[in-house]
Formats: sequence, structure tokens, C-alpha cells
Amino acid sequence: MPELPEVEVLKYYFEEAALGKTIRAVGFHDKLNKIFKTDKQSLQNALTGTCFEQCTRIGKYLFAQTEKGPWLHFHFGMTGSLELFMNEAGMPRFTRFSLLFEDGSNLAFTDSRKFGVVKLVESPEAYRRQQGFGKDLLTITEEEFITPLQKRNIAIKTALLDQKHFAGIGNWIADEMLFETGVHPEKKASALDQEELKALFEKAVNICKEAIAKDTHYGDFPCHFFVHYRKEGALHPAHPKSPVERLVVGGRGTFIVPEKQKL
DNA sequence: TTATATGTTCGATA
DNA sequence: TTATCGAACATATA
Repeated sequence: MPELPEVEVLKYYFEEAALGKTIRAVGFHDKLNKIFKTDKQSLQNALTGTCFEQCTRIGKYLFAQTEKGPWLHFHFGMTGSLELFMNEAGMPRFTRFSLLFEDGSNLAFTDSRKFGVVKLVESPEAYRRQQGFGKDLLTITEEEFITPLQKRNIAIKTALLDQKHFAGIGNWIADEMLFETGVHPEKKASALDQEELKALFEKAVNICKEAIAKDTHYGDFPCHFFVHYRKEGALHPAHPKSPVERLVVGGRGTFIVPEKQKL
């Protein structure tokens, strides 16, 4: 689920669910403790008795600042999400971490595959730089998008997914952008011309904005969106004679319309 | 049982 | 040293 638009919507959800509510208790529900990149005791100490003042997002990474100072960071991996629940019995399946608020409500961090991260950080921007991630896709200029891609000698799709250039693009958005611009995902990034790169940037921003406007409910996306046909053999209405093909690019499942995206 | 999954990291290799 | 590639992570679902 969680690419840039999904995390933006999770940010709104977090703000509604958590901002300004005092935290009474913290719950840990991952037996392997893999997702807690800050130890549980420190998380508990930093969160209990305080509340969240603000929330911010960089790419797919979410951060909420506590009144005490440190920020709680969530990364949602492949399957992470947030969900409110009202009592112990109602705790969602796959809850790994939970916050109990003063009003009796609870917020769950759910993550079936456990690729997610829960961690304390000093500041979102410092963390971003330390981890080597690029700036948020929706805050960069066209030049900041284009320049790093021109230097990459790898498949354009792989470069788009690399969070160190700019953060936020994931697997379905990359396929969506490449389809709309008619670029084959295996074309070398360095081989794209200026027009193609400009078009990719414009599409990336528009796709994200549209998805956010629809609360990332795929069913509400415009019917020309490629994500609706992103499976082998599907027929996009604009290309009824060119069934969707599946490739593997950079280890990720990749879908194209062969008639439109050629090497 | 096998294949796939909207992400990232780390080790090997060039 | 740096860029690139591919396996690994843990689990659910079809």
C-alpha cells in the first residue's frame, strides 16, 4: 500500500487520530521485535505521558513530533498501515505497535509482513540526510528530478525507485508514469531525452496529487489510470490490441503495454 | 505447492 | 572507491 500518496493519507489519518491526545500507554506486539529500531524501553519512556504536536512526511516516511521533543518515525514497508480501535478485543489483526490515548481510543500500526519500522529520531530532516534519502518528490524542482537520473546507467524504472535521488515513488507509481509517458522500464536512465524526463516529472507529480485527492482509493481513480489494468493480459481501453505484459525489472514485478512502451 | 506481493538493505562483484 | 546487481528479510494470499 504505502507509496507517497498512501503515506500522505496516513498522515491525515494520524493527525485526526492522535494529535493533541496524551499517550497513556504503548503496546508492542511483534514477537521478533524486528520493526522496533529503537528499543522498546526507550520508546515507552519517550512516548508515555506526552502527546504529538505535529506530523510531517518525506517521501514514504512519516514523522510525528512529541511534546517532549523527539519524533516518532514510521516506515510502512510493503504492508504497513494505521488503524484506530476502541478496546483490546478490537485490536486489528497484524497489529505490531499501538498507542493508548487518554480518551480511551487506540491507534494501531499494523504490518503483516513486518518490513516496517518504528523508531525515535531527532529530526526528520537530519534522519533523511543520515539515511541518504532524497527530498520529497512533491517539493523538488524539475531540475532536481532530471539531473540525477541522467547520471544513472541503470534501467529508468530502477532509478525511479531509488529513494536516494528523491523520495516517494514506488512500484505502481513507477509503472503508471512509464506507461503514461510511453517509456520502456528497461531503457537506461541516461539514455532518456530531456522531453521524456520532463514528461516523467510532470506525470509523477500529477499521479501523486490525483491519488491523494481521491484518498488513494484506487476505485475512485480516473479510468485511464494504468493501475486498473496492471496485470498480465489486461487490456487498457486506449490499447485494446496490446495486452499488458509482465516483466521483472530490478527484481520488481513490472507491467507494460508493449505497443506503447518499446525499447 | 508455487508464485507473487504498493520496500529497503546488505554483501558480492565489476 | 564507487556503481550495480541480486538475494534476503517475514508473512499472507491466490
